[in-house]
Amino acid sequence: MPELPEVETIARGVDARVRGDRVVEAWFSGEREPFKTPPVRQAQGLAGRAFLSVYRAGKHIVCAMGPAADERLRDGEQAEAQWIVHLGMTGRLLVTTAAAPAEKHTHARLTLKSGRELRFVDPRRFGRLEFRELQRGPAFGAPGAEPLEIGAAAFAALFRGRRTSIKAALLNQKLLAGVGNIYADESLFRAGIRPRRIAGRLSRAELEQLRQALKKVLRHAIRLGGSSVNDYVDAEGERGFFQLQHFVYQRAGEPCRRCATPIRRIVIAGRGTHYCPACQH
DNA sequence: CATTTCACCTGGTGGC
DNA sequence: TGCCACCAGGTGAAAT
Repeated sequence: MPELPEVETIARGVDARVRGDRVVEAWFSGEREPFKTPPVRQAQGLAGRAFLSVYRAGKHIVCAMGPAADERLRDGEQAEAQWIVHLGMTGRLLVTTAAAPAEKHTHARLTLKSGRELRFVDPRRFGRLEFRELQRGPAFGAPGAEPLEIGAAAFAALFRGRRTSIKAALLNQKLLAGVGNIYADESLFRAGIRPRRIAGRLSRAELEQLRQALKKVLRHAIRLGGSSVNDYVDAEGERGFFQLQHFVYQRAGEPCRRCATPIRRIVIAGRGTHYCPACQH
């Protein structure tokens, strides 16, 4: 479900609601998935800790957790641990009241001192939950570059010599972190590049067009609260509006918004891929 | 190493 | 209404 704009929206919403709050108790379902760290260790590690901040890294949501003992939080407190949430395709991270009935497929419930609850719900269980103690190991870092921060030269270097399609390369999280199927298709349309083009054969000018298009699309989508294609909602349960701005994604057969040519759907890297045969070359 | 394919899951949709 | 095939925004392991 969620790509960079949706994850960013959720992370901001959760941050606004839980920053400075403290975990009273953490409950995890007994299911084998979606735990990257055994649920017992997550529950023990989280108990008593305060949220220093919540932010996005690639498609991951990182909760920076403070010490468990101190009652008072100081500004600029160093994180001692991280709770890392990946939403997979159908994951949702919700802030509710403790009394709100838990919906089906709730895998984690963090009851907070304020009386709120932070819940992780994921029907397909493609999401992952991980807990890291920073004294015992490295902090989490997304593998690829942030598309909103990368410069022209570094962006071009990512694709140099690649023999795979530009669409597949955009989806590769080790290159760029946070781009998924929707925003790969939408940015390729806006850059006028066909998704099957070989990444390593794009000109420097085309790559720069793509970088700019990607930034524009991602920023615009963040402003609109992400794309609600199926069931995506933010931390408050609100839908996003960027789906109304899609030029190609899930518009197969419909007329291109620029030239009225029917949008085509093909499969690349096993993913539905949408483009305009007239506008993209 | 780079690239491709497939399995992992549940739920919604559209055809019959 | 019911049944079934098919599709879905992601990833990582296995195969090539």
